[in-house]
Amino acid sequence: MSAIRPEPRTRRRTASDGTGTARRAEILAIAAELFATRGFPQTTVRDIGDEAGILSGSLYHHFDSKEAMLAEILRDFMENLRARFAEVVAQDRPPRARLDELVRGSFATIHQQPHAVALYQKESGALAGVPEFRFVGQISLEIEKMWVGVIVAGQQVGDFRTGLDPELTYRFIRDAVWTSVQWYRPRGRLRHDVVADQYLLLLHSGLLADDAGSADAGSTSSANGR
Amino acid sequence: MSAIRPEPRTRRRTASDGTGTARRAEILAIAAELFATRGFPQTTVRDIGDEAGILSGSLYHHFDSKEAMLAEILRDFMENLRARFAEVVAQDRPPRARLDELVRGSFATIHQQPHAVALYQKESGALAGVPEFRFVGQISLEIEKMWVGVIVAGQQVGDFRTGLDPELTYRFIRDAVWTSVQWYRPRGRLRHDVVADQYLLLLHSGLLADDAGSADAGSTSSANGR
DNA sequence: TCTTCCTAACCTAGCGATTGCTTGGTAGCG
DNA sequence: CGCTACCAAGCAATCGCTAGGTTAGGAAGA
Repeated sequence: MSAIRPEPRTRRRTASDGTGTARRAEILAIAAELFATRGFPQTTVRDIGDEAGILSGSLYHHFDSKEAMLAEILRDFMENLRARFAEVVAQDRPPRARLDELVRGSFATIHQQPHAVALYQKESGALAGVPEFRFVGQISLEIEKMWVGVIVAGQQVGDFRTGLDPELTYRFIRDAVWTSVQWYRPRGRLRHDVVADQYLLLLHSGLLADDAGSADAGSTSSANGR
Repeated sequence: MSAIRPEPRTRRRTASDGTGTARRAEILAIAAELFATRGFPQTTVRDIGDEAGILSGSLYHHFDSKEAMLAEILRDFMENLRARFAEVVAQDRPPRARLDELVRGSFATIHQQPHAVALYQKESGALAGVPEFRFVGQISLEIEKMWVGVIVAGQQVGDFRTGLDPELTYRFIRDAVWTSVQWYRPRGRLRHDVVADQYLLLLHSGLLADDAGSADAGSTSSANGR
């Protein structure tokens, strides 16, 4: 079973410098797509093998387990994302510009790696308590802190509206932006930067018309009727 | 003649008027919670049985299959939701007020039946092509039409900003609002109507401060500073 | 009131299929 | 000759589900 493991990982990693890396990455990409579309538990190792053109048992020459494949996919994705965001928040620009960049970077990521994003959304919840996947929650928290930091800074500078809870505002933006991976199609009619533009317009200025020509235009009258 | 089974379903349904209904509903609620938290495929009939205090095989006295349990949960939820929204959009109020009501109704639903909402979000994608679950996509589409209708009406009346794609706006709101079920806790510090207030403020007027010493100042004054 | 009988609700036991994974081999290339 | 990448075959566990039996309680008939 899983008794003692004398570092097989090191040997496998060093051995995968040749063409092995290419094949390995290829299989991993196939697995990522299957995991993302069907879900991790619903994807069998036989599915992955079929798609890769090999038998399911042969997968275990490249990977320790099905779970290890998931971990590798998620780790690559999340560390990449963290680095991307860290670069943005470190910029010497006003918070408003940095938040825009975070949003645009998110849509670009959704465009570039939709499978990894969908996979994260589908499985991160179930992976919350699993020790091998602690990095998921950990990096998520780091990213949240970056975003919330920008939002708070924006409120202090006067860029952003006060009276909004920063954490709640973060969740609002995060959920609206990242859930778009569920319907966004990289080769569809809507380009990712167009979606970003529309979302940023809505996020910046809101849904209500600001011409305020008609009767109940102010922010006071009709909204809280009841 | 015991060879032919004369409509066992009808008999079962009619017979479940007594305490049977209570037990049935109880098991269904247990299943909904398990499906929502672990996911449908990851939940075994033995899990449900354990939680209900019976053996897994005994579940099949109440339900035809595990899938049938899911279908019943989702159908009850979605038809209820459709009715709720239909009532709102039929109101004789300005689009702006109706949209607010749709949003508040959504948060109220999340508060009242978080398991069903989470379940829908987790499984609706995988159920897209399954014949027995066609009603899921169908009702989803009907609901989408209601929301988009209100948004378009709001743009025509002048309530809502033009230059926003209605479908895209709908998805933005929908994803931001409904994904909150992932982190909202019915007994947590944030009440659902408080979240609704914050989200509506953000949705109405946007994130940018409207005092705006600099450029664009849309609606009028102040008033909401902490 | 007593007896009979029916039925909803559950149990016992297990079947066939599918799951992730293992073991021992082999083809082919440098 | 050695090593990478695969195949062939199958094992133990788990899955949804089934068939037939048991029990308790209430309605019905005398």
